[in-house]
Amino acid sequence: MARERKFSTDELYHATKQILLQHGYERFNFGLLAEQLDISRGAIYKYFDNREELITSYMQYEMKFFLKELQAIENYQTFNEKLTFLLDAIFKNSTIPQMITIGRRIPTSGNSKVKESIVQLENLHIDMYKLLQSFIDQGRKEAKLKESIPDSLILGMIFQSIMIPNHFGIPPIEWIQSIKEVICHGILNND
Amino acid sequence: MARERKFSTDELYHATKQILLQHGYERFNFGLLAEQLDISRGAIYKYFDNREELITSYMQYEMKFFLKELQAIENYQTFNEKLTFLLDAIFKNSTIPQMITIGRRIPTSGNSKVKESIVQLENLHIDMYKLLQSFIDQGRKEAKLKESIPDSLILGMIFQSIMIPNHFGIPPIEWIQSIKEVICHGILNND
DNA sequence: AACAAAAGTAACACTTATGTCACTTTAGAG
DNA sequence: CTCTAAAGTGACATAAGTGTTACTTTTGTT
Repeated sequence: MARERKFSTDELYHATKQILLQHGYERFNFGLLAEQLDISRGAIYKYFDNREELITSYMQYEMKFFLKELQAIENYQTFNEKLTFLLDAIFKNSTIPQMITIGRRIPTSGNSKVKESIVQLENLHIDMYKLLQSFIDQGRKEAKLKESIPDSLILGMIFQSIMIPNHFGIPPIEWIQSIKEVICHGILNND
Repeated sequence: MARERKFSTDELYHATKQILLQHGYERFNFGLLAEQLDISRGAIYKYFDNREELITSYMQYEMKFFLKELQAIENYQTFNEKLTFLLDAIFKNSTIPQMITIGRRIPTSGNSKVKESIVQLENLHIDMYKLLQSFIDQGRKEAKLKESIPDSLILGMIFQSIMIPNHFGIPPIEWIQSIKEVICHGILNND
């Protein structure tokens, strides 16, 4: 009953991601996106009213995907196994922390549709936090984690460490292994 | 021999910083800056040809100030004292890591004046790196630092940890103390 | 007082992005 | 084959930022 679409939502989200990573949030615009997808700018407005709505929708999509992957943390029993899994998962999705930082820059617009979308995105963040909170709780229960370190710092360390620029191109396996070591036991020798 | 200036370069840099922190690099514009300083937009062009030139100049200014403060690291003898000093210094200037990240987003423009300014800024980064390198070298010499952890990760950890958002408003003294603990000895108990 | 020179202004032309709308294209239902 | 509705287009008015320039204001010097 209708004409065939020239681009799927997945393709649109993929292009959105590329542009966000290359140009950053503020320089993202529908012209760039249309060009990337080889369609007219107007076509995008058939699906999204504006930039904020598109980007928050995309972030929800990305976040849901990541959350689904994170769920698998429950397949692991011990705290140590879970920690290793978590770091690997974040590394595999290393754009996620970047996206979260970009997400923080979206202005809480007057548009109510966008507001709604931001609320939903925040809910996904909370879901993620809950998932990770139970991981932390386990670490506390098993007395693996130092009591003095706040939960938010533990999670912050894990998420933020992924964004440390690897200027000297250390091989990823080495790099992530070192990050794991620092997060678990610090940079100092203990003798 | 000339009319009195309505704004000093320091005031201009201060306003620049505020706007960069509030609105981010991409939304920084001369209109906003002029409004903040209660002058006309055109006046700024008497001193800076464009946004990139102003921002790179400002970053040089900020970086020089920070470097000067960092020099004091040489007043401390032991590696541990130096580490404490370094973390405190970065915390006191917690906008510096943010500014460095913003700096990375400045497009390597065609304008040769801007290129020159970016080169100078990079040189300041190198100066900072050298200063910190000798600190790392001392840690290695004293066998304080784990051999397996790359230099760039140690510095990256220190710089990046400052940018972990303190969502739950943990008191700064506690927060920084915890960061120190994690960087030095990790999040895990060692028993 | 007349001037030179720097500081500041305001208007202009230009560029880039936005959101809308009347229009065309296309594929399936009847 | 024809009609319909969704998909897509291109032009338009609007908005915001850029960089330039002719102009005015101010101040110290002669």
